[in-house]
Amino acid sequence: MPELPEVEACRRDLLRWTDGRTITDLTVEDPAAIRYKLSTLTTDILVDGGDIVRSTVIGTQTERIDRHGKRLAWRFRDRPMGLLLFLSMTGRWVRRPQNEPLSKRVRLNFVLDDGYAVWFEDTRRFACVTPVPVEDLATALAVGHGPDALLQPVDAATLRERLNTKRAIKVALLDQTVLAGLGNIHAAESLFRAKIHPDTPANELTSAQLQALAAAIPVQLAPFLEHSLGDDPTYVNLGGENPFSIYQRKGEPCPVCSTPIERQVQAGRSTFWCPSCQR
DNA sequence: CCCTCTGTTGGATT
DNA sequence: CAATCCAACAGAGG
Repeated sequence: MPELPEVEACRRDLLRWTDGRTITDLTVEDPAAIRYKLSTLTTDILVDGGDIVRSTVIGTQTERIDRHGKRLAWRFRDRPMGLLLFLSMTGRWVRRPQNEPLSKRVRLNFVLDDGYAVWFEDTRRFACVTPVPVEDLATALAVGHGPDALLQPVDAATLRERLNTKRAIKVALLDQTVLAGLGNIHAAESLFRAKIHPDTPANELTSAQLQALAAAIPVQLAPFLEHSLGDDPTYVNLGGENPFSIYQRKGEPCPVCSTPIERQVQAGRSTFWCPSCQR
């Protein structure tokens, strides 16, 4: 599901569900969910990954969970290995009573000592879990990534340095090496807030535009951090009205100026924008 | 029922 | 660089 806010919600959920609990068992329902590096490629499936993950988590407790961009690093008390988590499009973590039959989307089933289990579910099977030695975990968490969009907010000058490319700004914002955490929705919504046309070459943004964008990103993300304290990742944007200003609103009036919202495809992904507000 | 299109991700290829 | 395809699956629409 994730962009940065959903991954942060996942982090908090996992902490809350496992804090002080011992993991008594782990069943691997889909060995392909365990990869030797965070990747959507099935060629990265880790042989014997199930054994490694089981020995990493069974009999211990959560020590800490860190996030960088859309990745999580899960550490366990007195264990030499930790787990990197990547949700891709459809990965999600939920809490269920132990006696509840597994859904067909369950890839990993963490059994706790409180009568509950934590399931790693993933329909499309692009998500994965990667065991990593704890001494390498912090590096692996952020490798190939720019600053976290929320934990290390960038100013206009930093943005200018990192956006030194002719690529369209919308496409550049999806590049995690530029800035970590934005995805297709919040990249477009941030540009709408900053009144920047998604086709603008990134290195042609004016200082005023860079400043507006740097300010818009945290403002865009922050409200979506709120989530319920239940057993499901009930994110702000699940179940109900479309909470976005422009996303999936082609043809609808812009909330600011009533001009119909447009849609185009950039780098294989939908971009929505207001042709009047964003120039 | 079938077919096509779409998709909150990221990597490889052309 | 940029566009395209790919991984594997579900849901919507024609």
